[in-house]
Amino acid sequence: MTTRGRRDGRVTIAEVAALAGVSPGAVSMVFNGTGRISEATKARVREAARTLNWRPNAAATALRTSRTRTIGLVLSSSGPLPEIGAGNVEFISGIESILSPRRYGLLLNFQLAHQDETEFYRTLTEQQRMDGVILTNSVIEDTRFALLRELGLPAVLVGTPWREGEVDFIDADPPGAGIPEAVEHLVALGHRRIAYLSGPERFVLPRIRRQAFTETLTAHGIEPRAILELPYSPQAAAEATRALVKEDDRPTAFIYGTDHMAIAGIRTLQSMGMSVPRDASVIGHEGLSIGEWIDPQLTTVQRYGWQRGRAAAAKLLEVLGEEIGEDVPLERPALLIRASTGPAPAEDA
Amino acid sequence: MTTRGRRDGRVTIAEVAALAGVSPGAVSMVFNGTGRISEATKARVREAARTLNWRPNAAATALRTSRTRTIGLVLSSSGPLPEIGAGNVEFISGIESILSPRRYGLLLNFQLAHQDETEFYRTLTEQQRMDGVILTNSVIEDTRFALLRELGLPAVLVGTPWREGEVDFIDADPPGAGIPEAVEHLVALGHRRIAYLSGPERFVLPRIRRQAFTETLTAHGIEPRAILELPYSPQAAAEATRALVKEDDRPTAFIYGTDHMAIAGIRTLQSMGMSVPRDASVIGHEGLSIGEWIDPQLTTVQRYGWQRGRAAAAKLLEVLGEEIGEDVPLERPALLIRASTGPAPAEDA
DNA sequence: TTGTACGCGTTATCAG
DNA sequence: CTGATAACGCGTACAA
Repeated sequence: MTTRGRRDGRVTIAEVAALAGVSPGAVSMVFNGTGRISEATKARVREAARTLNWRPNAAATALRTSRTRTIGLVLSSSGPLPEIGAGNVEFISGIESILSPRRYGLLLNFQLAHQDETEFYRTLTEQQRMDGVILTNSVIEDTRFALLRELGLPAVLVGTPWREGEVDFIDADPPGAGIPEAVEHLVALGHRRIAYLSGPERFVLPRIRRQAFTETLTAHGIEPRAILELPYSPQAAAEATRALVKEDDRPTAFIYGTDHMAIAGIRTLQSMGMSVPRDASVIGHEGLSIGEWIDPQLTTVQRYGWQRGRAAAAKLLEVLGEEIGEDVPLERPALLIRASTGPAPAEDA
Repeated sequence: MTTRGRRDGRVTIAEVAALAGVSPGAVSMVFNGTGRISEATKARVREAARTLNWRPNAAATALRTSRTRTIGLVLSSSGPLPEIGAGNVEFISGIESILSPRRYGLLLNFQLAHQDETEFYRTLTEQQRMDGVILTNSVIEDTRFALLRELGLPAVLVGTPWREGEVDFIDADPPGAGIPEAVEHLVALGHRRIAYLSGPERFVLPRIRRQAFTETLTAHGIEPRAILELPYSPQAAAEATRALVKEDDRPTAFIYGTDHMAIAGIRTLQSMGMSVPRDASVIGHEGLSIGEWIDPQLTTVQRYGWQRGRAAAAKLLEVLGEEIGEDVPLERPALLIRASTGPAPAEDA
């Protein structure tokens, strides 16, 4: 209803200093815990600040210190519009759980498909709106790490870099964790025709998982029934599933790249007259809570999105020289066996 | 891997000016489209800026102009930890779709349950990290609007204010839209015992919807079978549903406050041996795409989260004096009839 | 503890 | 019409 003009009667450090009867510098020291100020003076300064409702102007502080107390989260969209995946909800909440108590802000940044990457990161850096960034969705031949190093913008990658040593990162240990367990689980249940439907292999993650999938299966002397690179969407998962089921030696088990894809897969199987897990088993990847509420409950690889967010934020703050003073564990992704997996159908035993 | 020190060889406007052979002021004018600068000079300045990879330092600009080109989104958590609802995913994406092309940033702010509200908003204001905020989750007797007006921080509420005239807002028109349609739909299907399970009535939204629910039902001479105030969680919805089903005259239809609650409701009904929609109908609220992929597909009130985000962001930018130059429509919430609703069970006809 | 220079663009005033 | 000059926004940090 009103737009804010300049200054607007906003209180400055000088007024606080005047009220407390000290210099502006002293007020600054009190608020930053620097310098040596007597307790009595500190008390007067705090009182004055409270009276005037003063807090340091973030822009002035940033300008002077080159520190914004803001970190950026870079989310990449596959299309021209910003989009957040369902799995990012817990992730972002986790990040905030670390930042918020330390009075750091989180700035969202979408790298859209059509945008020039170099330009994008240069702008992030030069504008100096953030002290560092959390990167997601690493791709093969990712050039961002070298670029950010050159630009001097601290970064932490969530996930596996395509090549080590270029960037700080946090990740599952080992990167493909969860997939071998999923495969073992299915094999133990008697499955031999297992399909793997995941995201585009220009991303590092689907590729690593696919390798883990293949290796584990091969160790059992089993060939992958199918390996499909799909967009991360329920639609794509549904279509691919449908196509697979129509083939002669249809898979008896399906592993998907995300929970939403898996849910769409279940639905597709059911709509084709199959029962899950009686006629086919399904495993997702993420561990979203919604998986508990579908029928059958989704067996999935729990990725601990909340913990991942916390670990990423903590790592970045560490890189920025901040003391965390708290253990921020990231559990190994684990297979969460619910009800969408079961023995392979009899005719396949 | 390296923390950023001060200045760090960062380019300043002065260097660009020097390279272009003009004054810093001229560079500023070129970049802001102010002042009168010849085309030739403009070209030289741009070229120099490109060569040096210079972009205006956001802190310096903010300090000088009191404009940060950042807006804040305030999300409130019911607990001590930050949490984002699934419905916010599309909402945030929508906000970004407006901000991002206009080079505005989005800063996330979580108002946690234990935090002092006044302190929280005072800090937002005084730190001057953002030009305005988008507020969500309005409550009865909401004191935030008056506070923000007093503080001079522009705000736009998403949803219905508990009292008009205190704050700019965007909302469904009318606020309860979708609920009457849902009720009509159920009544037409022969349902007479309809339960309404929504969020806490300290929030304005569940209350408005409950009123719409009751009124529409009453117009048909029907009493609400049950009206329950629950936390916005699948667990709470599941428990409440279970309890209702165990009662003598169990409801034949259930309307939930969110899609996730409705999905949990469906699951609960099914786990109790009931078939949806044969034995009971279920309606959600939000319109999440996941609703298409459960069995039965969820009938729900489509809230157009994406559009809501866009409308909120556009409204706030307008308040801030920005030209939008684009129509940002917000459709009326509509009942999206899928498969979780059907005729009332025979014994109730 | 204080004085003061400084970080970096913006804008009002002034000159050509 | 084109552009330079210089004050200014506000907190921080170093020398005094």
